[in-house]
Amino acid sequence: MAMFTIGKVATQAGVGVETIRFYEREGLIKEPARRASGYRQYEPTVVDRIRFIRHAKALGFTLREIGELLDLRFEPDSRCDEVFELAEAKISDIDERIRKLRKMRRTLAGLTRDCKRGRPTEECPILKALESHEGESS
Amino acid sequence: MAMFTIGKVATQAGVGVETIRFYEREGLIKEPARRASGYRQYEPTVVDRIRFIRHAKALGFTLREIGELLDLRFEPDSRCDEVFELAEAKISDIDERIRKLRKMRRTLAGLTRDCKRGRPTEECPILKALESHEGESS
DNA sequence: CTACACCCCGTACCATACTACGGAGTCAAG
DNA sequence: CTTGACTCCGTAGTATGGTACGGGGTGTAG
Repeated sequence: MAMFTIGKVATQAGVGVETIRFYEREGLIKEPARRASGYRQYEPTVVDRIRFIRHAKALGFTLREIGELLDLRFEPDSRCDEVFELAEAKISDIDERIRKLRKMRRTLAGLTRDCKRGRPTEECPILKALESHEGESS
Repeated sequence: MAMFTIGKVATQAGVGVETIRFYEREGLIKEPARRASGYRQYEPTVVDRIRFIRHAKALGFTLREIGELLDLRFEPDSRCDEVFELAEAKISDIDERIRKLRKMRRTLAGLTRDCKRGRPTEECPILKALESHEGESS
């Protein structure tokens, strides 16, 4: 089987060499075999593993969660259930973030509607709102 | 004028003492007068300033942006314009984040729809999708 | 006058996900 | 056999927004 150096893997997977070492330290990639010189020798499948990480990251999973997903992936008699739950939880998580952002957006949009440009800042409704107790919820 | 110690200000404003020192280091609060002992002596208005920071944070502004907002607030002949622009930019920013989250949500929801619980993970469509090149965009 | 709460300062630490650096050793092409 | 690209390692730095710690001085109520 053709083996890859860390640099080749990095290029193939579209990440930096340092990122791979980082993932290794974080336990997302298992420690590879080494040559006599100490150089890491990767099986080609590690490229897919890193791409998996990239895709999961794009879907909003944290590295910790991705670690769980990867564990699940090769655990012999595990079922889809846990993966499904992780995905559902992530959806709720995303929904929550969207809700928060929408609330911010509404407040902000309301403020800009009230704001007539060209006013001195002492009368700026945006600044005024920030000073008072509107939207009291962090 | 009644002066406050840092602890009083913290209580009034609803933040920790360390947070106030942090904001001072970051330039969001100007260095207060000191007693002979070195104790910080705050004017009561600083409480409003900190509340302003809290409100702006709740609207999604970063501390850097809040710094700009605060500068604008007391600049004598500045107009609403810059505040307005900052608010508009923040709205675009929020919209962008919402768009990204919605895209993630859609992809994830599609995957969970395909997923029948109870399957072995080797056949899990969620895991499969993560392995392949779907949603190729970080 | 003695507790005890409060304050001082600098620094380190938390989480997240990398990125950079420096000095040394290695590999492969020419 | 040289040269240049690549790799090794540990550590430190980036950005964000704080939080915690430790050893010391201060302020005030009883």
